[in-house]
Amino acid sequence: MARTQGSHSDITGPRVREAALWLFARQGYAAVSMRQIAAEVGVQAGALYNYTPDKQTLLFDLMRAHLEDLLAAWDAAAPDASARDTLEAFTRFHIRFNTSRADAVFVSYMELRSLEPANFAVIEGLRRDYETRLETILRQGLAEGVFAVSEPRIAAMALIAMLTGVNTWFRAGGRLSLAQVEALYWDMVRKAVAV
Amino acid sequence: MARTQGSHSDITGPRVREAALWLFARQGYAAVSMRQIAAEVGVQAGALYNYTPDKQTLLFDLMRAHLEDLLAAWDAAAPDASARDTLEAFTRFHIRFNTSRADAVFVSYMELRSLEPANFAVIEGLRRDYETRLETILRQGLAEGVFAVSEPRIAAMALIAMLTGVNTWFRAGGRLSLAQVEALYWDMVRKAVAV
DNA sequence: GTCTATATTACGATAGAC
DNA sequence: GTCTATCGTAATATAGAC
Repeated sequence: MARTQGSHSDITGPRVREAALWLFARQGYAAVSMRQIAAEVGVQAGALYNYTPDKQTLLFDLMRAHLEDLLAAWDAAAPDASARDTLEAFTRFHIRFNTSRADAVFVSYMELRSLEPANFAVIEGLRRDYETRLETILRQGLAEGVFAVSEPRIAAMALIAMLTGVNTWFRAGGRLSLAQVEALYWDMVRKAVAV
Repeated sequence: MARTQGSHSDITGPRVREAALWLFARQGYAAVSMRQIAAEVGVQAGALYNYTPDKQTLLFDLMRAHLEDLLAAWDAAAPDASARDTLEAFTRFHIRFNTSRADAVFVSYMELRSLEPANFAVIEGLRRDYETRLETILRQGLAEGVFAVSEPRIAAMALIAMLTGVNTWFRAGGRLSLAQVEALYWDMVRKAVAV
């Protein structure tokens, strides 16, 4: 069945979000205009309002989708294993997932201050959920007696900050492969929490 | 000698930079208007142009001053000691300095993308200089045989990312004192690079 | 050095034709 | 669903009086 002439909603919607994510990552939410997003997609500015009620909701939806994807991907990948093996899996998962979605990671961290209070609370909650996943692994290792960290929550935030830092310098096709980067960081993580 | 009536340049200049830093940290460079900065200082927008040629230069000057301060402060504080002791000094210095200037740290990292190319190159050079300070300490420890890191440059970036992450959660007057936070992070840094 | 006033440009969002 | 046109607002930066 041919669609109505001029109807592209099922393809234009994703392209709007894609263009917005790309532009927000490079220029920042406040510096990007709806006209720029529209130009990137190849429509006029007014047409964007068929896909989002406003600019703020467009940002919020991008950030929420990213963090929900992150949590779902880890929950699907997390092994049922010892704390040591689970921490290695988390380390490698975090690096792989975040380097494969650099724009979404960047926007979800840098644009927290661009969110209205109600939206900020939702995003902040998802971020805390992810931190708690790692904190739980560290507490498991403490119980097993294989880790030594005096403040699991703070250690979790410190490790996540270190791992997310990969995105500031890693480029696919560079001197180091992703597997090598994972090994380098796992070595530091492993030792940092060691007894 | 009384100054000319209405002349406050020696005090207004610093207040403009102070207000701009505060607003840029909270709302982002692109989201802050010159009118807002002027209102914060208590002057009209036009008066700001006695202190900066334009908004971009105001941002650039703030970032450059912060990074030059950071480098000068470390160079003045760095001990002439073993790699292990110098790394501990660096860890504690970085946490103390960065938590005491949270707005400048935040702006200098988040607004890199708001800089024009020529300004970006200057700031990026200063940032690399700082990373090299830590990289040099790590190489010294490798030569002494007291550290084990296979990629000193990457380890330096990883450690700086971890340490700077303190700023995302630390608040003076909270449950942990700065000395306790320094000790927590030094424990992780020490182990992460250990043989 | 600061003010008022303004030139110029751009913004987010909406209305209504097709 | 997309377009053209536009409303109402706000931006950076400058000119000239005091």
